Amino acid sequence: MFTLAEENYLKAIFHLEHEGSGEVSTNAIAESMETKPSSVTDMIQKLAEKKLVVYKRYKGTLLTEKGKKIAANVIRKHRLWEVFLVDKLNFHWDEVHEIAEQLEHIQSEELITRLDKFLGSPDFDPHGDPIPDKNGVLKRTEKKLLSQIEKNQKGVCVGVKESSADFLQYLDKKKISIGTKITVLGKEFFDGSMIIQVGNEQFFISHKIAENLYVQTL
Amino acid sequence: MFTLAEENYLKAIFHLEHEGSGEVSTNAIAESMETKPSSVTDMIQKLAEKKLVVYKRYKGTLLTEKGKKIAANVIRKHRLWEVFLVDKLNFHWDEVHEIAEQLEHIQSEELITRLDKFLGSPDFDPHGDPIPDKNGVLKRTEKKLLSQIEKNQKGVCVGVKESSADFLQYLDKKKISIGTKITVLGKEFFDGSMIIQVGNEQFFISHKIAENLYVQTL
DNA sequence: CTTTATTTTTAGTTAAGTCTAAAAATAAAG
DNA sequence: CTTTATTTTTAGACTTAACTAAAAATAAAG
Ligand SMILES: [Mn+2]
Ligand SMILES: [Mn+2]
Ligand SMILES: [Mn+2]
Ligand SMILES: [Mn+2]
Repeated sequence: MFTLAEENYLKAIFHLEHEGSGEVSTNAIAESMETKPSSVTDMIQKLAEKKLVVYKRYKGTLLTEKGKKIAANVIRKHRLWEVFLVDKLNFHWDEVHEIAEQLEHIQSEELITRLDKFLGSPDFDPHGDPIPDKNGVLKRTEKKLLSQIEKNQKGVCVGVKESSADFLQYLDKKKISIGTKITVLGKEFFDGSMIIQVGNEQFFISHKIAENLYVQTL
Repeated sequence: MFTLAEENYLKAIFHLEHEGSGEVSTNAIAESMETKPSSVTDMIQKLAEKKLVVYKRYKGTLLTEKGKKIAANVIRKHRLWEVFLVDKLNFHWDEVHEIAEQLEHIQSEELITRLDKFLGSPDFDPHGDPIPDKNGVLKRTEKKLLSQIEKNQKGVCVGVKESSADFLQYLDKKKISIGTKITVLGKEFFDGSMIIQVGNEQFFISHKIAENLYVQTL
């Protein structure tokens, strides 16, 4: 129905809409897709003709309901495949993103219906990201960035914002994964760095780490 | 490493080489891929430059060792995915080909290694076709077309030559699947049609059916 | 052998998706 | 406000993989 390129653009715009607020800029799309702004303009104009986005020259882009649905479905497929790779093929959570990036474009309703069932209809992917349902609806969950947690508060890790292999491997080294309890022992105002407790270990983390870890406060 | 189009051409040439003997003609490739001969010539010249085929103008095309290996690997992936779809997702054998046609192009050595293990390193796909090993080696098996079996001989169905949904659904209707025992009760010289016994049922089949069913004589 | 038919290749287009370079619009600074 | 900087779009070019139409080579028929 839609080309690989179109699906990737819709997905990128979907993610950017959820991060910022309001129209998504051409440069933001270009950066997130590692492509040039001129290429983005071309594609957006094509998507606008197909009524998948609303586009106003020099102002930015927003997905239409139709565009949102398609994007959410690609994300649904991506995350279901990630669950498959981790749960069934025993991949580690830092190895699955690139492969899912390809698998998300396989076209077959029936395949996804059956895959979902096979996996036990999971609600979250291996990185703690929610899996949209058949209709593209994303369950919104109560989660905060670890960086927003106050001193002496406790939280359980429910996801990661970044899911680069580097970051995930850092978390492994520190024995942090989905479900891990984290206590904030200290917080430095100057640079946002923290001292946290994980299990019996206490250690220092930078602001960059803290703002890429999602937790639910206890 | 190679584009989707390149992989599909290599696969088609691989299959055609195994059917006929000697060079594969441009028209044969075009027909099997539902494309135009001029497009085939273009692509073959590109594959020849990449040393994946040996091509002589007006004479035909043969895969090089490198080309064979790549083709066999695509076929390996295709057939492993078909096993996955049938064994794990409970698809029926007439529903999996189109989906595997997409999945065969997913690029990840590790994925296939793990998928193979997950499936128990199967030797055959749901249509009875052998799955090439990691090095592209195809286990050759003793099999004949049902049409080559003589009157009063018995065989067990080990595969299908065609695997179109229409043909597979016909076989279902007649209760024929991989492992089914078939006895040839009669054979008409004029049109190659047969009377066969399957289970307790005896019925007529045309030559077209008989020449698309592989059996091992008992 | 020649003529005719078939197969295959070449030449010239096209569409998707990308890029660079230049122009136009908007935003920021003075 | 005007000038400068940034963002965005347009124009033109390129690559891949298709196509049509025409030419060239090979095979088949007479
Ligand atoms: Mn993608
Ligand atoms: Mn994920
Ligand atoms: Mn294919
Ligand atoms: Mn098969």
